[in-house]
Amino acid sequence: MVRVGLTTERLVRAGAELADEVGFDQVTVSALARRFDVKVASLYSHVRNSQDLKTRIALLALEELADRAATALAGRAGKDALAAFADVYRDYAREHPGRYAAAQLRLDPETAAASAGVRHARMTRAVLRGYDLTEPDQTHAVRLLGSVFHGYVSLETGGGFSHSAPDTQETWTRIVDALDALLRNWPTS
Amino acid sequence: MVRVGLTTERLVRAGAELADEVGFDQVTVSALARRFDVKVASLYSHVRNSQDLKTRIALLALEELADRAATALAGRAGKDALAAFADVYRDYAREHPGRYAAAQLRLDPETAAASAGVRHARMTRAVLRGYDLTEPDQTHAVRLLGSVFHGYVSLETGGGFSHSAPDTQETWTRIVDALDALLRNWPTS
DNA sequence: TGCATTTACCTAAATCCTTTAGGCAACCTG
DNA sequence: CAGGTTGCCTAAAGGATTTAGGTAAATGCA
Repeated sequence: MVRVGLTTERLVRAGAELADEVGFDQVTVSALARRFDVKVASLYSHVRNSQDLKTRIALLALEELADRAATALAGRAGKDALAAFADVYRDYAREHPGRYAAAQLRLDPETAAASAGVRHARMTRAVLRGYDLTEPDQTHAVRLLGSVFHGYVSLETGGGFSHSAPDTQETWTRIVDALDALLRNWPTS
Repeated sequence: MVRVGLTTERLVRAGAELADEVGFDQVTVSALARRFDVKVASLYSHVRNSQDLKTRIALLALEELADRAATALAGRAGKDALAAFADVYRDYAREHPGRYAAAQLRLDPETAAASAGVRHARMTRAVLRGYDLTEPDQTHAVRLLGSVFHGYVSLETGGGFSHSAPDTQETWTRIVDALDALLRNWPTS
């Protein structure tokens, strides 16, 4: 019996790679076992079940996304920060479509509260420091930004914009411009 | 042997209901057979396979969404039309979460081109008739609207906004206001 | 160094979902 | 009512998930 050296950590990382290659919903305990050339049952010492594996991949993705956002925001403010933050979403989803899909997994409240999603939410607020918004408008704006970025990225990676001109890079730039204009000139009720 | 009266149509509708009750990814041929109290194999005369079933549910959802949008837009223009169109998304997703998830299923290009998604896209353009936008800005705006509505709705139904005040209805109204302001005052490059 | 414990991986088996093949009984048509 | 057609069946194979229980390797400790 040769030991491969399985750990939860390694399984989750390999699971994330698998997700990027074949899609998040194609990630199964069996596929992962095949990748390590190991029997399926062996994984169940490291991972509770299939759902647990997927949740861990989601948490990894949220971590990575938050890390990238933190890096992108360091030393930037205003529109610069907005654009950099937006690009983090888009680039991550393009480089790691499976992980990005994983990050959308619905987590139960406690898990979500303990995840890097919270950190990410704080950074969205940080982006808005460059604009003159007070509560509750700031919260509305946070939700708008989340909606636009997530919505755009998931439509684009889902092929929603693929058929038509003009190209998506141009649209992306213009959307960021538009959001900047909107935030500088937020309509009051 | 009592015949239940299965047809593709009935299966798809029941599948859509099932999706709303237990989630789109819990829709399986087995679960559907159970619901009709019929053996699994019997469904395969009406539906090619599991993927086919899901695709048909997605197409149904797209039809329904487009129908609602058409009704909502009739006799409305400008901000009125924008708000009504936005509400179609949100209401549909709330009333039929499983179907809404189905509508996000990635379709192959030909299927997508033949779907009601095309009709829906045309209606998004119709909403913009109330604003003074020419190509390519109109396309950018179409993509922005799609992103915001889809993004917001999927974050909200995914529980993304659930923890915090202010309430989501207020945010939704303010986002529609903000989009209206933005479209009336679209920044030119 | 030798033994005990823990850890990593195994076999085996139950359950469930998907899909195909082939068959019979119920319905529709003429 | 004889004919074909259709709706549902049984049977069976392949795969994924999960648990229980076992053995060999690594590790801790005397």
